[in-house]
Amino acid sequence: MSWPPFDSPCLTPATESPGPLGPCLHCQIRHLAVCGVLTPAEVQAMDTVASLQVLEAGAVLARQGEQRRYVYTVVQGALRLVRLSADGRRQVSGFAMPGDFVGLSGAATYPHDIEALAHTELCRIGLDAMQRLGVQFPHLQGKLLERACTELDTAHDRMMSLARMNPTERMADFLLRLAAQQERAGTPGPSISLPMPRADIADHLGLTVETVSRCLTALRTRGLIALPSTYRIEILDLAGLKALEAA
Amino acid sequence: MSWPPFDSPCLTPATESPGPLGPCLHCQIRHLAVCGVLTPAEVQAMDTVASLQVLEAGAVLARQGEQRRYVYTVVQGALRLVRLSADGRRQVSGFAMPGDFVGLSGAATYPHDIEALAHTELCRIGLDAMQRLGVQFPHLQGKLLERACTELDTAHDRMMSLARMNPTERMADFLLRLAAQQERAGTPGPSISLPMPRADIADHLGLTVETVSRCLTALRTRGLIALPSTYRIEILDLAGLKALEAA
DNA sequence: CGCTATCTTGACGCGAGTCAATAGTGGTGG
DNA sequence: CCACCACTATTGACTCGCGTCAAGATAGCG
Repeated sequence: MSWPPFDSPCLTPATESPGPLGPCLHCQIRHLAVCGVLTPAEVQAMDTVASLQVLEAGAVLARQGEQRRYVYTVVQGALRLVRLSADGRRQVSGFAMPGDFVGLSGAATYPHDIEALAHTELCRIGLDAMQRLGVQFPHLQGKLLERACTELDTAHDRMMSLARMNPTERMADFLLRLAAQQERAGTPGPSISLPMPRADIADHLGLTVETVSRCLTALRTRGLIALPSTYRIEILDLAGLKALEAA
Repeated sequence: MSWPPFDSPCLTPATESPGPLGPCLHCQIRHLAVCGVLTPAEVQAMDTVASLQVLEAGAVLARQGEQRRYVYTVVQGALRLVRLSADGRRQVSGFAMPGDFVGLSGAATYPHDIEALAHTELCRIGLDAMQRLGVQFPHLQGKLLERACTELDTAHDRMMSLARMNPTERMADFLLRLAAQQERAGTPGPSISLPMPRADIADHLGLTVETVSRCLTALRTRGLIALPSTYRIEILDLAGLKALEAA
């Protein structure tokens, strides 16, 4: 469904707390997360079932095929969602950034490994508890549906990208997506961060590490981007990049 | 969310009516559709806002970029969902078969053209009406969420396929998916139907028509399938195909 | 300061796209 | 009913972009 965004009944952006995570009420990223639609009173209900989980870089949160017991909201840091086929081919389904909800799946088991790209803090909720919350707060379920629909849209974008764009175009698309995402999350700025290694970008875009590297240097040579460091990128010619992506 | 399937409160499979579509209560494919979760009484509410729409083969239901006013459930026939990029590259996002819900999107405009592959009958509901129904019947919204989650899962499967599998593997995957789908829909049988032309298969799998043709003949030569007619395929070696797809 | 993992760059080959010709199929009208 | 025509599918020959393999350059870390 279209599900034009529900108005968040809680308009205070939850920035009053200094700490990274108190109880949910003071959560720094609630406005980015699905729980943003809950009233302060409703947030309390969520508080009783949510718990904070901290991961170090490289830590594995879940393995493909394991029983799904929890869903997560990323509070800080970043995750990668990785599929491995029987013969070892690797596909990075996506990256989860602060505010992202991890667990929109219809399967009983995890469809991918979930790994931390850096020090990461998560809000964890039992799957059953989350389902009960969905029944209790229909507008929360509505928000989840809205998220799922948005993710479906971007999934279709990515299919177009994987099926019909060449490596350079895919890189441009990826970088612009990342930039837009960091802008939304309140981290604008000329230079954007690439929290993942080249291999993850490659497996996300259906390329090889070598090709990713070559594409980045190509974009740099053409003056579209700068690479101040390995994990940081600067967009010099936004219009030029967009022209590539749209193709 | 996982959303293990809600139990349909309406267990009568709605096969009592002879006609292809009376009012919703007698709908032949209700058990396949999202409205399968509604009680007979609730179905009446849906009846008042739903209307039957018939398309001839090749008819265009909607164009990419148009305002989204309706959502649809396919009753009979088949649709294709097509994206065209600015420079004419084509991607078939998916095919909608009987029971499928068309309209799980977060965008205000259609993200793709919607075209009939054959004579097709649809159940049409206004977007606003559908949203009201979702609020009125939370279990309907739950079912939509479940659908969206399942579609997300298959979208991720398809990304893996597009990014990491070779043409033959993609064909095998596609054929198996189609076979499974027709089995679910109650059309089993050794021979399955390909309601779409080769060009659509190609644009669905990120290939060219020529490559699709070559892959099909390759699979036939290897004794995995037979091609009794252009729009019909028979799976001769299920295990062999699965071995390819899993790779 | 050196070790290791990651990233970059280069040389080469292959698989899928492109272009082109042939075969099949369905639909229409004589 | 058959002949013709347009469209789609198949097959073949060739090209080229991206993957593969291999060698250096960087960078992060102890």
